[in-house]
Amino acid sequence: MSPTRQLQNKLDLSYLESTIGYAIKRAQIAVSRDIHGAFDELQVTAVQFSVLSAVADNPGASQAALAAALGVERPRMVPVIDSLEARGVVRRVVDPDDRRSRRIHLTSEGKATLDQLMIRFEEHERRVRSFIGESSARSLLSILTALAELD
Amino acid sequence: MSPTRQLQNKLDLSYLESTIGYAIKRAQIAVSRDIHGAFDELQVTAVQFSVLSAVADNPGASQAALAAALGVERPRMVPVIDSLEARGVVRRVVDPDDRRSRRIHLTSEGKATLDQLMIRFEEHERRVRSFIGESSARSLLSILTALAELD
DNA sequence: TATTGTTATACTCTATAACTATA
DNA sequence: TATAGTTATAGAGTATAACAATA
Repeated sequence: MSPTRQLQNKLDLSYLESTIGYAIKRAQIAVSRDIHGAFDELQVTAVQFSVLSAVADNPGASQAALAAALGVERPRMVPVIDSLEARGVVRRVVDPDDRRSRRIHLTSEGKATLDQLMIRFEEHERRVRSFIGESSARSLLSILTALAELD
Repeated sequence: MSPTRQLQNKLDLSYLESTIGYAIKRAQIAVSRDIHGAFDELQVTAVQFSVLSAVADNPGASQAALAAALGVERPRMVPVIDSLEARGVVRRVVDPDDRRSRRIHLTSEGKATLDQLMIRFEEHERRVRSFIGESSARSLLSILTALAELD
């Protein structure tokens, strides 16, 4: 193979690999794949899990508050809650003080489902942390949290 | 407001925020938004930039090799190269030794475009690195690169 | 048989605009 | 008028299957 013409399969990506943007995208895909693997037996997506977890910690949160907190658009919340409600894990409750608003609550089945999901998710989290080492994991979380505030 | 019912807008997401999965997703969105902002004047997406950069470093790489290296599906590569070719920044050249294969080359206009993009991208990279600090940036890149290898 | 580029399909996500019902 | 939930739509990304040309 010639050194100037690229005839081989393996490409030189050393420039892209030296950038934060490429590295974070690649790592995010790997982590996301691991989460999917942890949840797919229970047929739950990462977004559904984040809603269940947020509702568990904030019972009665409105759809708008959940959307704003989780960083998804309000319209996107509708089918997500629809599927969770169809599955019987959350309930929409019309707020008597503001009948435009639906407050979201976990059902007892939802609590049981979340317990199962938490077991899988904690396994995933331990897998990630032991893969990179606990000290790196703590650094990573701290730097990522700062980076998320980039304007 | 009651302490048990969630009537306010700001939710407690302390659990999700303590996880690598949530933090990396949030940070990736912030970085991606910054890259988009850097490129949108030139009407180029992050994927288009990654292809141009990979072709610059690997002239004559095939579509299949680019797809494999950049971690996108082969069919996804077709419209990406289509738009870059329609724009006149890359050329598809049928390989005379294997006429199934199209080797991708930057045009001279493509080289000029990539030069402009590199200026913007380097500004973005400096912005990210100075936002978190150069020492954190080096740690971050190293940990993310390791994490991307998670099975 | 296997592979490259391609087409087609379906599903998800993202982003907007606009509607309804309420306030 | 403004907001919550919803509907609708369009664009982008992801994942597969399959086909034609070629190996």
